[in-house]
Amino acid sequence: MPGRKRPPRTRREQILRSAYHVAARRGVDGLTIRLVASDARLSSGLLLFHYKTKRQLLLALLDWLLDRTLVPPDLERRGDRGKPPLTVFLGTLRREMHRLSREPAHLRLLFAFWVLGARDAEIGARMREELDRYRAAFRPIVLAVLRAEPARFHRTTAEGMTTVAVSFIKGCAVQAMIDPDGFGITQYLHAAESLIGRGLASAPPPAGRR
Amino acid sequence: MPGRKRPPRTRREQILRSAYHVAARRGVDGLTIRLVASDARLSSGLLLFHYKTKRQLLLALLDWLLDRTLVPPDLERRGDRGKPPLTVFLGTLRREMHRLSREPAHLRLLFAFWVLGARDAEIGARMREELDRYRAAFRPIVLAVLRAEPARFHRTTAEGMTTVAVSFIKGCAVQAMIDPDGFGITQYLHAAESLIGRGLASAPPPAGRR
DNA sequence: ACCGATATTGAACCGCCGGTCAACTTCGCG
DNA sequence: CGCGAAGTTGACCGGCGGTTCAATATCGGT
Repeated sequence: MPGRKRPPRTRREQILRSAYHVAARRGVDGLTIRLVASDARLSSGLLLFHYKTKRQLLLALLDWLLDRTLVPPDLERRGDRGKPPLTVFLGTLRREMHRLSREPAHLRLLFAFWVLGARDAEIGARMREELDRYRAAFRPIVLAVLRAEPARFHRTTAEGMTTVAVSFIKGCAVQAMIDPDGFGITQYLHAAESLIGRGLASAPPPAGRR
Repeated sequence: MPGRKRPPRTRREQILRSAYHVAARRGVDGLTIRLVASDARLSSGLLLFHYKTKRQLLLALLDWLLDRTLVPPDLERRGDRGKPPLTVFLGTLRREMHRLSREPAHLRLLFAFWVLGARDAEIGARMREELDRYRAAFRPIVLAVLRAEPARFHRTTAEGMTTVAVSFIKGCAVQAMIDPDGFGITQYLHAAESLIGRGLASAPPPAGRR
């Protein structure tokens, strides 16, 4: 059975998928070299041949996960042309919350890494880096919002506003993660938008999604 | 040295303090019977005499922590009498965000438990229970806000609004936890309040706090 | 003064986990 | 065909962590 069967690219991807699988079921702490190996149907030795150490496997898994969750929002959508900036802004927030709340498993794992990142410098740095990238993606639309109503956003900085935006998204994500069943995102969004300026208060949810 | 020296009440408190100490430094996963015992200067055996199992110790630590972080806000403050409900509401949010963002260590630990709770039914239940209590404390003020502006909050439910309120708080807390240094709560609050209806937009931060 | 309940110790047990390694297999290439 | 590089295995090691336990010490009550 042993020998050069598959190119390393494939193997590593296979291992990562299994790593995700195991981590999703048993948590990051429950992730074990042996468990991942058996899930991927290979020996623990082989796993450590491809990822020299458990730590490296975890870091790779983190990257794998970040690529799939913190994708910067698309601000150039057709259909948003001509709409007021605040509307586009709120629509983007809405879309992001929908997207994230739909995959609670990814979110749970992301938060688990977050907790790790508090004590592991490398993980923490990697995480902050990617989060900054994500936050930065909101900058253009936030600037447009601020410029559109100078009086209202008199002394508000773009920094502060982007932070509020992603924090809001995160708050919603946390909520969805804690209580995936009893969480009505429609109610949630309606309440949020009635609290925020009258922007989208009565708009229907984006077509084709639930 | 052995023998009946201190009443069990004291011992258990001492152990919990040490457990918190260790968990704060090394994380919940890094918490070890032996570490806690040595921090409390007793043998591992004694620790397991007072808390039959590590799991029970963790549950006790969780309760200890919840008592200190998720204290329901005081809505009956002098000084809020006569103010419009939305003002009181936003003021409460502001105060809660301040309070939580001031103790990042507690927060980090709370989130760590959160992650555990995703896989451990008992921890999860305990957590949800306490969070519901916390959220319920916001109900009266939220109801007052909704009643005060029926047009604006036309189809908004109290459920949705309370959830948004605590999610908002949580989002802020997460932010403060991730990046305790680069997090300017003043900027943050200003941006948030300029986004939300003009309630407190230009009010100074509550006296006596930073 | 003694006894049983309670508190306390530290060694010991056992299972798991990360990581190493020598052996073996397969492949591409000359 | 043969050789070296890459892939693969499973046994093994050292260590740690939760838990058990027999032995001991101390206390309150009679």
